[in-house]
Amino acid sequence: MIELNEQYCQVAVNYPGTEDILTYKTQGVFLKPGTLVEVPLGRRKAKGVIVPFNLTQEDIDSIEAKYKLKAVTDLFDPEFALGEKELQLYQWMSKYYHYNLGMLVWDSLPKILKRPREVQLEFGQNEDFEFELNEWQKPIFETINSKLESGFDRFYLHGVTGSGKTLVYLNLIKEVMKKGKSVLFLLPEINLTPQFTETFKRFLDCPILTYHSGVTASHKNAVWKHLKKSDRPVMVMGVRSSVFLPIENLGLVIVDEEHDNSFKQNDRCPYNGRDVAIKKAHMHSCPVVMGSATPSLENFYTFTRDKRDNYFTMEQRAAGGFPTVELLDCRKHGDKKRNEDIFQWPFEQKSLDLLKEALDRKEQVLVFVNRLGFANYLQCRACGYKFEDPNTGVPLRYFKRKNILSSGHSDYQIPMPEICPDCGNMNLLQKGFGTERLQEVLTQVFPDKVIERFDRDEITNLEKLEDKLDRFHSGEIDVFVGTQMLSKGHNFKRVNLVLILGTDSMLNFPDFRSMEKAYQMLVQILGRSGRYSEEAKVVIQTLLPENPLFDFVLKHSFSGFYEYELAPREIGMFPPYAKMAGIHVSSRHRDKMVSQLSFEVKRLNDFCSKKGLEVQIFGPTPAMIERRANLFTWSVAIMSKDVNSIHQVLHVFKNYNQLDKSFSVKLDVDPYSII
DNA sequence: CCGTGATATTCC
DNA sequence: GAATATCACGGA
Repeated sequence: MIELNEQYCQVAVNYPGTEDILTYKTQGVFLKPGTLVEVPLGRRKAKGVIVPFNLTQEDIDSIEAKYKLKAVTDLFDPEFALGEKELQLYQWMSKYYHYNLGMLVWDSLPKILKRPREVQLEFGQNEDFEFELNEWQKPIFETINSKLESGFDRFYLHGVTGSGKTLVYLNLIKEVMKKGKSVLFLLPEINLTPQFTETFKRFLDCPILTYHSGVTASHKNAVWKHLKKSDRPVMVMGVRSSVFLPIENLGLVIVDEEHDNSFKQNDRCPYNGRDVAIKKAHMHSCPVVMGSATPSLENFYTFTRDKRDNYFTMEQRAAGGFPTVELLDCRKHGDKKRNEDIFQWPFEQKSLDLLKEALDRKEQVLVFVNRLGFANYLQCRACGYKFEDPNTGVPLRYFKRKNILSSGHSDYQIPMPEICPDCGNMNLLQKGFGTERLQEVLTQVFPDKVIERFDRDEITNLEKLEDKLDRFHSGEIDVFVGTQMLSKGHNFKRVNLVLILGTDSMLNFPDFRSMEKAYQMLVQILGRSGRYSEEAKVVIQTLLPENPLFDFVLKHSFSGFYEYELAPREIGMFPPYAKMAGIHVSSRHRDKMVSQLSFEVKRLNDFCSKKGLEVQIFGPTPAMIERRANLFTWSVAIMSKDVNSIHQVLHVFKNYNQLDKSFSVKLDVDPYSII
């Protein structure tokens, strides 16, 4: 007797339909769940993955009444087939993020190459550690180590920059490896991978597999195949997409810089790599260790309230001290403009004096500003005309080296104009500043010093990153002018002065997370100064010196900011006190879309009151950049204390909304921002 | 009347 | 998402 699952199979197809699992005929053989297949879809072919079969004869009959069932046409290389745990993780994500399973799987798999190039995988040198665990690192290590084999559990290392989180990680990794198990180490972004690759290559005794957008497709294929074949322990190190790697015998997951928003994917399925990693550890019954000097408010809350025993603080640096932080109030200068002020704007005289002193001491200096380019926008002095990106309405930024204007939000760019296109006046006002301007001012003030930029414009790939850092470490470069890119993770030995400009815009940003982001950024920047010295300084130029955020930063208050910031979150019912999701709808027809979306909000509210769900629904409101080209986007925010209610609302919306089919819809569970 | 481009529809 | 069907208009 032939079983039903030998005649039919269920396939998660890589296409954006609402019905994500379709039924196909097999060629008379049972197809194991996780098998990658090609299936006919309409008049073309699509990729898919076999999911566990759960249909009865009646189900088949009713499907066959509607469709003429087609047969699976091809099977892919079984080396890439998904294991049971991999498939389960994808299925969980598909449900949690309300995202099509087939699309998710095929977005996450590497491009399967027919003829991948030969790749040499790296292997650790097994050197002895440089340092022993010190008196505060050791008990933390011992506590976590004693629970390494007790199944799933979560631990948090809240440690200031330079307190030795990496050393604790390394010791834990060694212990896990001794037991013959593998480790997954996640970082928020590719820029941080080189230093960890180097560390792991020196001290571990196993293959070191790196996985991020900077490695070739052949390398990704080789990593995948190695993991499928080998049963020896491996170290897997990479960015969020590494959570999809088929690691057998997983013994530990580490999520470093847990708070970083780069763990959140924005396009396609907007998943959070950190949260998926936790789920993965759960499925593999192994522990997760998260770490940061500036935890996310969610994790701070969870660990300090519910999991104190698993929350470890490291408030001292292993070497060096904390920098003294000074606020420079920029408001005073407005009235009495001197020539030097204009010449050296936007630097305060004091900043430049300190910079000069540091350079005289043969030290290096970092200068931060959170914007690219030379000027933030251009305006005609005569008629007030503002230069805008016609696609988005965003002001155009002036990039001096490229001599162009661009908003950075679309590919629109024009050469720097000589005259106002409206009135023909030649006097164009440049407002605001970015990295290019600061670099130019400093080059004029310190003509014999090497001032370079460290931003997205300059550092476009890993080679450029490593080259810049090498040249800085060797002393060839005196000053780095950089964006947040510079604040993340790098160690600078001879930096004892850091200047911060232009953070005020972050404090005024109208998002529930803006204070948290600003705090994290400032503290991360502080961490770059004085790693190996007792006499370090950080200067923040600001127009808002009385913002309470600065008190916590100035005092190096370890958890003061978090306790302070929890209050407004509780009042506003924001995370961590509530669960959130966003609905984003885009269409060419603004008015039609907005009115239909308003109607959907009404229907969702009706649904909630009928079901007795305590859910708050806000909107629709225009997205921060409402228009991109001729596409308008509006958003709806959903909040509730009850996770399940959020999922019910999303489910109802996804499957039963009456929006025009031409609108594109994106659901964002646990959004990083609601703007 | 057709050709063109924009828009809607369907996929097991 | 991609192939296909349908629509709507301007040109001669």
